[in-house]
Amino acid sequence: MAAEFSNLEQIRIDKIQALRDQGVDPFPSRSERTHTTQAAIEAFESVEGDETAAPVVVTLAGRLRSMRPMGKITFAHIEDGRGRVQLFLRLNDVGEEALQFFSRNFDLGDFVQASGSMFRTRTGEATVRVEAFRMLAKAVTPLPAAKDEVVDGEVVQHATLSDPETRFRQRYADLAINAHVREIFRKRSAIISALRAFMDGEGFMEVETPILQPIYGGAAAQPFVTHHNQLKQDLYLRISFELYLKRLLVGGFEKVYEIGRDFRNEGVSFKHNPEFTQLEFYWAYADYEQVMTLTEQMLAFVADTVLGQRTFTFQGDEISLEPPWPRIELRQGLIDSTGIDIQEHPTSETLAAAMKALNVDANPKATRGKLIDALVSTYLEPNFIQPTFLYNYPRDISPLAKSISGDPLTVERFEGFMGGVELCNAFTELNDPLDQEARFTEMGRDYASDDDEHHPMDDDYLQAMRYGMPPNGGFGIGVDRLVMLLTDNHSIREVLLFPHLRSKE
RNA sequence: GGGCGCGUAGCUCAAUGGUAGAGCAGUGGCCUUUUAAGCCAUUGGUUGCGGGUUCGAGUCCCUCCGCGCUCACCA
Repeated sequence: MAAEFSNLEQIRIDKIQALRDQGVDPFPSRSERTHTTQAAIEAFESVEGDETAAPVVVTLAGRLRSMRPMGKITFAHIEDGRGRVQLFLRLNDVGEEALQFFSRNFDLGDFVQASGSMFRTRTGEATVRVEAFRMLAKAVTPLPAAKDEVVDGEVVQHATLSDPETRFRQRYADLAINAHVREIFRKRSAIISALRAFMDGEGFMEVETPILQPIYGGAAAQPFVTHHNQLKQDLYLRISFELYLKRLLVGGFEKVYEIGRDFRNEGVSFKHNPEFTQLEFYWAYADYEQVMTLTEQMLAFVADTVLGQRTFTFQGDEISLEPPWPRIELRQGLIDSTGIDIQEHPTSETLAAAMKALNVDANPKATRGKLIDALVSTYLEPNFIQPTFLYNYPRDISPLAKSISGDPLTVERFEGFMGGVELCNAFTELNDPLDQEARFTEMGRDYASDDDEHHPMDDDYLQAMRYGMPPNGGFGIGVDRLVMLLTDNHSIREVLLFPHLRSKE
């Protein structure tokens, strides 16, 4: 299908033809770049003032981001991956014909190459006195940017693409224009590298487990369903890595982790995307208290590596990742915040009544665990601005966690919170195959049969466990949420390169 | 899925129910150290799609599409 061009695009298409008519390839295959913009400025400044030094001759390549033609001279800026440099084209240097060629055929957004020696202008900006230039790639569509200027080395944008729909649908344009958006994703990459470096440094082995699974599990969420044609079999996109990673502990690996994508067929919101990135690890012979300590070390390491410090600002709050984090028992936390002692309410009926007395909406059909979770979400989670562990969770919402001995209602599980949102989830893993089977059955009873969130029975997982699984601690963290926190973004869409949007007709 | 809001030129935004506009970008000029350069002139619109009310709709009403905020949901 042929594209329909706007008149702005048609003008540039015409320029492409004009270049070809003059024997100029508007999309040549190679560039002769010798320096990045940053390297050129550094090379120039290192010899600046030394009268005996040879001129710093460079060939730069990048996108044209500003042009100021002034008759017989033209100023312009090109931008590359890490910076920008001013170009100075003067009739005396390049000749009248070339100067006119530049102003007639080159547009903002084009990729160009420019060669010359570095100097400093009267206004003090390190600049290339251009002797030769050429087109590297013509841009047909103008970048959706208004003008910007450089003040004290900082790019100031006076008006830029801000419509969120266009920014996300055409993320390439958003990135091309908005340097601060590029910075978010550099930081995201650095965070993931740091997580990996930390896990590797702790002796964990990175593994890859199936994304297409015949039985989904490890979390309570609706899956995406797909189909294998030749096998005539429905498959699910994984909703967590948990059950496969723990099978590996049965196999004899003692420390495993995976960083990858989970898929959940549920609501999209500022903190939910249908596919999102998780880090999970499983650690043989450890319990949830050791996992808490490792969590603190992990996040301190990431902060040290990525931010160079352990404090950062999130939505106006100064947050410190300095260990240790406060550890609050869930039961005590709720007593302090609501006066309700969940230990006095072993069933959902009396708990719901107690919540009604507090004027809290309590779904009468909810399980005890779900009611407690609602209390946590309302009374505790929003107040956990500084990193905080909440531990000892209700059993019925934790079918893969090990019970606390002597307390049939509670399991060894914790969640980590920060900035008022849940960040990670971990427990001492249930490794008793008989108990596990009972839990799966229990889930089927506690949740209505039409509840899509019940855990499907995974016989192969039980088989694995029957061979013997060492005691272990497991952990999962939402990487996107961590990136949101460390880059101070309220919306998950800001930290996903291509967030999910509904298709346009 | 519910509620509220939004959708106008390439971008950012105006326009009591009464001739669809501005700045920037673009185009044509002038200008040899500019920094959102400046000056002169100028092009550019199916006002998200479709329907309705009205003498007349960007504006009021309805369906649909998309986006945002929010609630529900998401252990």
